[in-house]
Amino acid sequence: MREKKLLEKVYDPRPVEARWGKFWLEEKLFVADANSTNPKFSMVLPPPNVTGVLHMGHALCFTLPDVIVRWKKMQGYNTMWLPGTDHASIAVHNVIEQYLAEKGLSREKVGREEFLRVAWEWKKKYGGVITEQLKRLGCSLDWSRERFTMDEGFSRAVKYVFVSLYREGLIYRDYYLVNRCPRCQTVLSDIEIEHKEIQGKLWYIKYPVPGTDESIVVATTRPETMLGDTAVAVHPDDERYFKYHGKKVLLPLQNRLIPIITDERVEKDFGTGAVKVTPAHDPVDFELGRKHKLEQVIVIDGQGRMTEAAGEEFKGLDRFACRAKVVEKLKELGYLVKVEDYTHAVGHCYRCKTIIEPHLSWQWFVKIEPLAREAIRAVEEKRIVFIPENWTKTYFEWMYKIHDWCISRQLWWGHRIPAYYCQNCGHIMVEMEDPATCEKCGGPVVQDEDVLDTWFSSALWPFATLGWPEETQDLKVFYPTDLLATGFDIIFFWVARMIMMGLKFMKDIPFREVFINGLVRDMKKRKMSKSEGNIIDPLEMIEKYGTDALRFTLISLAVPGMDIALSEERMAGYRAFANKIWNASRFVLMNLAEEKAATDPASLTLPNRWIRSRLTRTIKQLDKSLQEYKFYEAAETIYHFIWHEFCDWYIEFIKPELKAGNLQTQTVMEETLETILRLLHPFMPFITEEIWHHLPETGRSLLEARWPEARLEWIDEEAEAAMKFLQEIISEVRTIRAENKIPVSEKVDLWITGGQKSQQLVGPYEGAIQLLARVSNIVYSQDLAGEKNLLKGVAGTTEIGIKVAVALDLSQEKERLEKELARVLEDIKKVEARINNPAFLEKAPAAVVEEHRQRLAELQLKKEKLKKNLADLK
RNA sequence: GGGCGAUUAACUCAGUGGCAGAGUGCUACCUUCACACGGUAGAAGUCAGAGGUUCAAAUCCUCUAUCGCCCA
Repeated sequence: MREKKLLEKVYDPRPVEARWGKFWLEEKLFVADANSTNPKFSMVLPPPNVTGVLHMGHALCFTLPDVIVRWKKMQGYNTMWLPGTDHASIAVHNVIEQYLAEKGLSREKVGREEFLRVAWEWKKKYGGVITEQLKRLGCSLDWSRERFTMDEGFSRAVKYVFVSLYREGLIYRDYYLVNRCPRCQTVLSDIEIEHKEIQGKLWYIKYPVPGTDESIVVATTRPETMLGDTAVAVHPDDERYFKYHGKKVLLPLQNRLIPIITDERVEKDFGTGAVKVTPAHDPVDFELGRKHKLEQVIVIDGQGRMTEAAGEEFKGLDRFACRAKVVEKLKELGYLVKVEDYTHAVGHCYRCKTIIEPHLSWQWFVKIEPLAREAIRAVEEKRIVFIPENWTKTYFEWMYKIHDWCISRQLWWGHRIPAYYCQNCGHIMVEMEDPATCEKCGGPVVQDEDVLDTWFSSALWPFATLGWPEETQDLKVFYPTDLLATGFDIIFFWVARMIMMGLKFMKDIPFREVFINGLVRDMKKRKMSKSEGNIIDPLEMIEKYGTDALRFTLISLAVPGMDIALSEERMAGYRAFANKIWNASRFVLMNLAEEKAATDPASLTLPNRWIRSRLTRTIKQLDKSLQEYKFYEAAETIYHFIWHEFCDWYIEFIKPELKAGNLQTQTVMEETLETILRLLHPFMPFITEEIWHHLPETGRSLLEARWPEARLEWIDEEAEAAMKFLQEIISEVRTIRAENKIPVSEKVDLWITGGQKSQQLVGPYEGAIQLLARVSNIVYSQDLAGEKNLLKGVAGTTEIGIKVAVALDLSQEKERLEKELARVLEDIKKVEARINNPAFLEKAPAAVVEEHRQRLAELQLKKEKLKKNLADLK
């Protein structure tokens, strides 16, 4: 006799999740074997920032691939999903600076070495927060392979990449106008700038032409930059300014003469058609300045303060304070012509939202075009595919107009640029190992102060995590990875760059498929943000509803290409689902056979044949949905099967058989539940693992059980049709009861027409029908003629009737029948309209025509019966 | 300005040319021996609007409106 382990009445996720979460890790069930001979399935996790705390975006982005990984693992793949964290240069920098500030210190005061010591200490202490939170989601990550973008091996890989790209001429240093965040005090790359519409002003300023009483009026959104103007530009074809070509104007407040230049890039329609040119503080002006060899006067420094060059009156002022003062001064001196409201896009720092300042300085760049070319090709040739595939277009759009990538950052936390400058001769050396002296003159060298853009290192994530540049076994086995799941917001930042670097250094794509998940929003489709106060915290949801419910909610809302509107209600719904499974399992366990019996397909009863057939279809559908990454569809499929087929019909239907001690039924019931647990495991790993261990004869972990294969021989059309007939009878009786307000306590007799044929089908399941429809006697007859006091209905095409002992208000019944008749007539009209159309008969496929004919016949039959029943009532 | 997407039940969303669906919510009834985190039944739709293609359109095409997002 087998041991029976019964379940509590209500499912409590907390202890279950704690227990199995720990168990999976202790048993190393997520650890991949690089020497396995099984086919591999590998992925890398988008490394969250070390500073991060788990939010709903993570929860979604990590849950979806976990479904795939568990599914693959159960299919026998050697799965490897590599986790880790990203050093997040700016974010950590901000945290440490704040920490220092609280102690009255600053990074300048403590110095680089001490700063880094504090940062590492902080990382050790708090860097693991998100890692621990991740574990609560139940993700099957191989923690034995966990990496950090600044660990030793990784840093070496970064340095190696920098040195090789430099030697190949793909990394260069340039004095260039870049975006700088005055608050973060570092430059940023183009894509780290967020353009936002701002209600600004357009100031019209008069620049006098010396020797005349005329002047040229220029329009600007940034009057403070006029202090650094080195020219005024007009379009060469603009007749208004012909007479000024070759002349000079006097720059107000600075009393400098600056040239009037002509250039096609000037828009005649903007403002007055004449623009001021500030090469050191505007990207377009910078280009103009280079072309026309203009002087670059820097009037704003890296912190957004006015420089010496801005003049005695303005130096030291903040750029916005200076703007006010310049405007005031211009007005006072009569140079301000007018001010207009003007809306324009202004760049903001993506991290701290400060307005970006264009900043002229020496920086390091990646020459991107040769790398991008290969990366474009890989996607064009479909060696890498995006899912949903319309993201391909976004990818191409960006790649076609990509700019060189500024990779140096004026920060300390990160990978320090391995470039060394000779103090004597100025020679630059880029080396893997610190050089002692200059290779040319033997003079002393100093290393570049800057670190690299964090994305420069994360671009190497898929291979540097596997040990590259060493030729490790992991690298051989697991690269390229099979799937990358991430959000669309980092396609440019990360995905594209991983493709470039993978192709460059591994000579192969980093992943075959890129699954782009939507953004998690609140119920009103707003982004979740702290300032809006609309954040739904995944950890809080886990506490309230359980991890499985959270996971299932996210999965069932994950329609590819769509953002997710998350609501707590939904989560409560899936907690109920978990409880439903729990109780269905509870029922199964209570009714388990002493020993399993052999199941003989020939002697199985209808509900057993039916549930196996439905189960098989469910497995087929699940595989299809998961293959296509239609998570919502997979979730719906398994949800519907468990709740509305297994629980609502199968369990209810077999109750009489269980009471009679049908061993085969007990066995099919147990096996079906066991299969359900396997199917549901990737979606709800905790509860399934827990229930599974309550079943007799199981193994170490459900994760090691095989994913069920669809047994096509179990598909049984006949059983499905027969079962449908029984379901229709039961539903019809229930409907008649409800509509006529016949109390549950009132037993009724049931007439079923169709004579022997019906009796043959229904006979063996009278017990179930009596139970489910609350019927006492069942009578089979050819038709209902001559039977009085029957409430009549139709199950499929078979007429049925019920007889009640008590007197009834027949007006209810009449109303019900009339309503149904109206509906049928409506349908008949629709189908007839089609079938009477000769064009339809001629052009529609035969099968469709036949289908319509049959439907019409059924409807007409139903109509006749309803009419007759109505007449009988009168 | 360029691009992408959305508009289907009260809400959130499925639905790639052939009977308009699901979950939640709502209404009524039910503490029936797995489950009230439950059961049964029911109501609920101008598939954004206008044209077109087709025997047949929520679905394909064109235009319009509204709302998002990305890039300039």
